[in-house]
Amino acid sequence: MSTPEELELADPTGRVLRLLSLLQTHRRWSSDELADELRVTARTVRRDIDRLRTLGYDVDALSGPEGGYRLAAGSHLPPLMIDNDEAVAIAVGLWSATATPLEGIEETALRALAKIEALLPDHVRRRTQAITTNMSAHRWYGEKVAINMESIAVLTDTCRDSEQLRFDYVDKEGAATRRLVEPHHLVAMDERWYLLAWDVRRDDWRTFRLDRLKEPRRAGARFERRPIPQDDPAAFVAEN
Amino acid sequence: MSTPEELELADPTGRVLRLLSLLQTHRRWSSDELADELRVTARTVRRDIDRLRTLGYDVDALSGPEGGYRLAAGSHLPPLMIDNDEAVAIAVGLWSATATPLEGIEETALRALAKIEALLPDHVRRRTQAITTNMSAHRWYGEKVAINMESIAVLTDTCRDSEQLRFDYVDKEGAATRRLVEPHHLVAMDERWYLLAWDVRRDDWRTFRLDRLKEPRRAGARFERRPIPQDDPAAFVAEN
DNA sequence: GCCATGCGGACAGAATCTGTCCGCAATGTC
DNA sequence: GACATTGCGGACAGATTCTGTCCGCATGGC
Repeated sequence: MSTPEELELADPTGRVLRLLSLLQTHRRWSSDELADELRVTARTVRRDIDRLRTLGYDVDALSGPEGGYRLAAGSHLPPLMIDNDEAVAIAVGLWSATATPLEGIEETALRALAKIEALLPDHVRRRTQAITTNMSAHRWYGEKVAINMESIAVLTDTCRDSEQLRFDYVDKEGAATRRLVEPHHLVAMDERWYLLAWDVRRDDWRTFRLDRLKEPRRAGARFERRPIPQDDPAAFVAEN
Repeated sequence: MSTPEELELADPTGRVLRLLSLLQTHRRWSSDELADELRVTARTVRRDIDRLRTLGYDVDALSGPEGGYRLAAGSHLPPLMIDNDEAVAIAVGLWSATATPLEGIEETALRALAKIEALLPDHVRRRTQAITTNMSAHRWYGEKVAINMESIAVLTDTCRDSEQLRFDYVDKEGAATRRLVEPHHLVAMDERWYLLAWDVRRDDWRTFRLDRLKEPRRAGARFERRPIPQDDPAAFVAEN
């Protein structure tokens, strides 16, 4: 947000924002240059860079002459070249995600959409905004069962890394059990979400409803992927 | 809510960025909601809002019930990071959009997702990729009815602009009619999509299934928006 | 009038921020 | 290999800020 005019803000908040926008130019800045620009010492610049990194921005640093700081590729957010159809897909996708049984998804999806919209050229943004303001996705099932997004992250990460997973599970009869599984795939079917996994103790495939699964955590051990029954996770889940 | 790991930022810098990101959704937030979200008191929220204003952001505030804060339209934002939860929402949203009854949505949504992924920092991209490669969205009712994305664009655009719309429609009995309507809202309900509109010739509200609607085109004339029956498009559509 | 909301002053203790000084590490040049 | 330039980060102390609390006021809808 440049704050081209004043350096009114002596506090870190404004300075870090300003630092971000300096880095945005994508040239290399030495800490001295930045220090000069921001009216603080180089030490403080290093601390601010550190703040940005803590906040998730990927700041490149190089030693030596010709060194300095730069936003890593991927952090510098060029305007997205998104065509009309893609804009529709994004708006529809994120909008209907709000009708998905994930805890806190409404706000989160809207926030994500807003951030993406900010990168779109005007005419495309008008398109996505037309969709989000004139469309509603309707949930036909009861209350939202809480599946927390962090859980999704753990589940998909362990699938990706072929890493065993532990969790507590409450089955149809209401019995609570502790499971150790080899997670293979997630399936979203209608309003329910399932995990398809090999149950280590039962030595067989099982499907688990995500809303009955508590506190998934990585178990550490790696496993060998097995061929999925029928070669089709969805089909297997459908038959239970 | 959100990622637990962001409790790391107790200092104003991160909090203000996060506040911006919350306000970016363009909904109204009361100071209590914000206070709750940011884990500080309402007084501090006021101070943070004040900081934003000092930094040049135009934050709207309204007193009274229904009051709260909102980012004024047109404030342009610095590139905000997409956090882990938002990454999950994006991946899940676009991925499950592929199970939506839109013609050509699969490739389009995946293309859009790829473009967005290209902008994400590595650790976040790993997250979205884990989701898309280890999850599938499945709709088991019927074949996909073709609704083309261009139609969605025309429909939402005319809703936005309060512009009359023409199309050919095939009703339940299979009778083909030509319609002239004032489009008000789109509703996605289960696997079907509907347009809620005022039918000019029949002088009453009607809902139209998008997959039975052919060649929608702008009719040119503007119209006055009418209050939507029951104040709730989804409810009206549900009763047909 | 009543309620929910925003606004902002005052204050004190806790937390932080900054500049300074230092030695180390990495990278490119001579 | 020496040297220069740049980034990294610990330690410290004093200055600054930040936060929560408490308060009364203003505004807008019912």
